[in-house]
Amino acid sequence: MGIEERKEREKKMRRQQIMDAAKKVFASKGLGGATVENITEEAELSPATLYLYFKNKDELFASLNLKMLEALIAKIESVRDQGNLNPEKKIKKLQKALYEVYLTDPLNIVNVLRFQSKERLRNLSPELASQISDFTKKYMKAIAEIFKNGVRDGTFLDRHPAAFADIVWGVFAGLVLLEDTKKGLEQGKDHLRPTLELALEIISRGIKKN
Amino acid sequence: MGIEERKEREKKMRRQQIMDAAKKVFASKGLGGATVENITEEAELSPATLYLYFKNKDELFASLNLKMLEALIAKIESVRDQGNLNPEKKIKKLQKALYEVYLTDPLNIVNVLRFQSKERLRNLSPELASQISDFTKKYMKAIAEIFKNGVRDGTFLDRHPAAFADIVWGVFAGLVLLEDTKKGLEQGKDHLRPTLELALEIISRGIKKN
Amino acid sequence: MGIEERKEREKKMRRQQIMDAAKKVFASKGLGGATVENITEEAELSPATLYLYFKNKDELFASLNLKMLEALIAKIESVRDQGNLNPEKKIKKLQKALYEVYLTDPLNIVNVLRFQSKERLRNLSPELASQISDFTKKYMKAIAEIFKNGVRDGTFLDRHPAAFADIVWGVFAGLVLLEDTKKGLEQGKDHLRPTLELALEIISRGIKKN
Amino acid sequence: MGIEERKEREKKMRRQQIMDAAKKVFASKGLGGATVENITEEAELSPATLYLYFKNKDELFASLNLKMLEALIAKIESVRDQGNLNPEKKIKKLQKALYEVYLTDPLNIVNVLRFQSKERLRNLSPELASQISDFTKKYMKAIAEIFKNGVRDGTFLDRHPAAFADIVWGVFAGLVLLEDTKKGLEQGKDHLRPTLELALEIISRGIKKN
DNA sequence: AATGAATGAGCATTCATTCAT
DNA sequence: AATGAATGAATGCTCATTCAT
Repeated sequence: MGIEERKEREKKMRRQQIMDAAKKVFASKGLGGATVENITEEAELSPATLYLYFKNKDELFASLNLKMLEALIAKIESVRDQGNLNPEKKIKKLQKALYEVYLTDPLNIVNVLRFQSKERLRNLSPELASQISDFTKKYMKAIAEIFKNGVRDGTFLDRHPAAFADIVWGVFAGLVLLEDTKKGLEQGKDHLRPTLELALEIISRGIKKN
Repeated sequence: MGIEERKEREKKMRRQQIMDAAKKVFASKGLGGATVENITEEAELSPATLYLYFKNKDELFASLNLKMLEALIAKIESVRDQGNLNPEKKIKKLQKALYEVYLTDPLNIVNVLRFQSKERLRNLSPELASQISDFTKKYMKAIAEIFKNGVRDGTFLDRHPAAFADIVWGVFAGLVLLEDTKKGLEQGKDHLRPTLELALEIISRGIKKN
Repeated sequence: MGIEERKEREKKMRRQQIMDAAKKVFASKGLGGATVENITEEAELSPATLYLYFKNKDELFASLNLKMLEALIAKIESVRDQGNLNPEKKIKKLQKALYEVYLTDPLNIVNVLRFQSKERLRNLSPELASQISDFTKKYMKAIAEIFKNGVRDGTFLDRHPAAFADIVWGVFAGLVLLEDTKKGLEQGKDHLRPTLELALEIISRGIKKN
Repeated sequence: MGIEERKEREKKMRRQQIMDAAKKVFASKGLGGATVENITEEAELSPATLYLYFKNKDELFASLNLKMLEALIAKIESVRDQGNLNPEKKIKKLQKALYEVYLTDPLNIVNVLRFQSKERLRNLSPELASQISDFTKKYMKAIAEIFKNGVRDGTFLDRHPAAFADIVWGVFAGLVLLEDTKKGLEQGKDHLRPTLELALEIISRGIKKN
C-alpha cells in the first residue's frame, strides 16, 4: 500500500510539474502563443506525456485557472468569515484580498480573466466546465455574502448582494485588464493598487444608505 | 469626376462589406476561431481580395475595434459636452452611453475588450497601434473630463479625475466580460443593464464628498 | 500614316520602358524574387498593362535575355569580322568582348546564365524559345568562326571549332557564376577580369599545335 | 544499446529517404518547381514529417548540395594526394574525377551549380551557409593544390594556383550548364565528356611554360 | 509511465494573371 | 490603350494530438 501511495504522490507531482511549466510559459507567451511543445520543453518532458495528465491543452489551461480560483475562494471566504468586523472593514479586507490574489501571479491573472469566455468554456469537458462554474459561483457567492449583513441590517442599500458582488468583481477584473492594456499601449507603472483602493472606497461609501 | 467619386464610394463599400462580414464571423467564432476564409466566404469574396483592403487578419480586426472606439468616443464626448447638466446627471448619462455602446454589438464588444491586450497590440503595425492608443487615451480622457467639474467645485472627492475614469471604465469592461463568462457557464438573461445602472449609481453616491 | 508610325513608336517605347524596369528589378531581386507588381511599379504602370506587351513574366524575362544576346552577338561578330588579325589577337579581342558584355550589366548576366535552363526554356512560347535558340546558336557559331581560320591553316589543334567555342563560352559563363557564388559566400573584390584574361591566355596557348 | 543504435540508424535512414525523394523531385522539377508536398509524397510521408528532419525546404536542398560537395571533395582530394604522378597526369585525373561527379547525378549537379547563388545562399541558416562556404573553399583549394607542384617546379606558368583552380572549375561548371541549356533548346546527345576532355587538354597544354 | 516519431488538418498569405470598364 | 479590382490556385509551414514501442 505504501507503493500505491507513493505512485499517487508521484503522479500528483508530475501533474504539478507540468502545471508549473505551463504557468511560466502562458505567462510569458499568452495562451495563444504558447505551444504544447513549449510547455513540455519547459517541464523537461515529451509532448506525449502531457496528454497522460491532461486531456488537452485547454484543460491544462483550465486546471491552472482552477488553482487560481481555489486560492481566490480561500482568500475571499476567509474575509467573509471574519465575523467580528463591521461591513466597511470587510470591504477594505476584500479589497486587500483581491489585490493579493493579483500579486500572486499578475501575468496569469490576466490570462484567466481574458479567456474565461463563452467561446473557450464550451470546449472544455463537461466536468471541468462544471467545476469552473462551481468555483466561479462560489467566489461570487462569497463576495455577495460579505455584503449580506450590511444589506440585512439596513446599513447598505437594499439591493441584492449578488449585484454588489458582480460590481466588485467587475471593477477588479476591469481594472486588471485595463492595467494590461495600458502596458500594451506603453505607459509603465503599476496603477492598479491605488485605483483598486479608491474604487472600493467609493463603492463602500456609495453603498451605504445615506 | 462623378466616376471617380463612384469608384471611391465603391471602394469604401467593399471595405465595409468585408468589415461587416468580419464582424459577424468574429462575433460568432472569436478572433482565434475565425479564419480568413470564413470571413471572405461570408463576404462572398476570395481570400486574396481581403488583402487588397487590409494588410492582414490582425489589422482587419483592429480596424473593427477602431470603428467601435470611434463610436464610443463620439458617445462619451457628447455626454461630456452637455454643459448644463449637474455632475450626477452626467454620470447617469454616461452610464446610458456605455450601455448603448454595448447594445450596438454586444458580441464584438467582448472581443474588443478581451483582445486589447499587450500581447496582441504588439503585433499590429505601429500606425494602427498608435491609432488605437490614441483612441483609448481619448475616451479615457473624455470620461475623466466628465468628472472634472465635480472635482473642481468640491462636489466630488478630491482625487484625480483620471482615476475615476479608470474605475468607471473598469466596471463597465469588467461587467461586460462577466456577462460573457456567465453566458458561457449557463444561460442567464441579460443582467448587464441593471447591474451597470446600480454600479454607476453607487459610484455616483460614493464619489460625493459627503 | 504619320499617326500609325507614332503609335508604333509609342508601343515600342512602352515595351522598352517595361523592359528597363524589369532589368532593374530582376537585377536587384533576382528572377524568383521579383514580382510582376514590383516591375510594373518600377515602370509606373499597372500589372495588367504588362500583359499587353508581354505574354507573361517568363517571356518578359526572355525578351530581356534576347536583348543581351543581341548585344553579345554584335560584339562577337565584330571580333570575328576583323579580318586582318591573326588568330591569337582575335582570341584576345574575344576575351575583351566577353568582359565588356559582362560589364554592361553584371547582375543580369548572372540571371541570364543561371536561368537559361531546360526547365525554364520549356515554359516559353515556341517562337520565343526558337528565337533564343537561334540567338544562342548564332553567338556560339560566331565564336566558333573565330577559331575556324586557325584550325584550317593548321595553327590550332585539329578539332571542331564548335568545341573550342563551347569551351570558351563555358569558362566565361562558369567564371561569371563563380564570381557570383563567391560574392554570396562573402569574399569581395572582382576577380573576374584577371581570371578571364588568364583563362583565355591559357586557352590561346593550349590550342596551338605546338 | 542495440536499441539506441537501431533508432539512430532508422533516423538516419528516414533522413536519407527524404533526401532521396528530394533528389528525384528536384531533378525533375528544379528547385523552384518542386513543392514540399511533391517531395513528401515521393517519400511517402506527410509534409509535417519533413520538418522534423529539415528546418525548411531551402535547408533540405542545401543538404543535398552538401552531400554532393562532399563526394566532390573526396574525389578531388584523392587526385591531389596521388603523389607519384606528374602534373599533366594529375590534370587528366582531375578531368576524369569531375566527369565522374557529373555522372553521379547529372540533373542535380545542374541544380547545385545554378542555385549556389548570392541570392539563395543568403536565405540559409548561418551554419549551413558557412558549411557550404567551407566545402566550396575546400574543393577549390584542393584543385589549386593539384597545380601547386607544377607551378613550384617551374613546369607551369608562374601564376597563383588558385587562379588555375578557378579556371578549371569554371569550365567544368560552364560546360555542365551549357549542356543543360542545349538540352533545353533541342535534344542533343551528351557532348560534355569529349568537350571537357578537350578543355582540360588545352588547359594542360596552355599552362605549361613553353 | 514515458516518449520519439508521425501526421491530419489547417491557415495565413502570395502572386501571376484576367477582365470589365 | 490602360487599369483597378478581383481571384484561383498554390504553398510553405505549424501544431495539437496520437500511438507503437
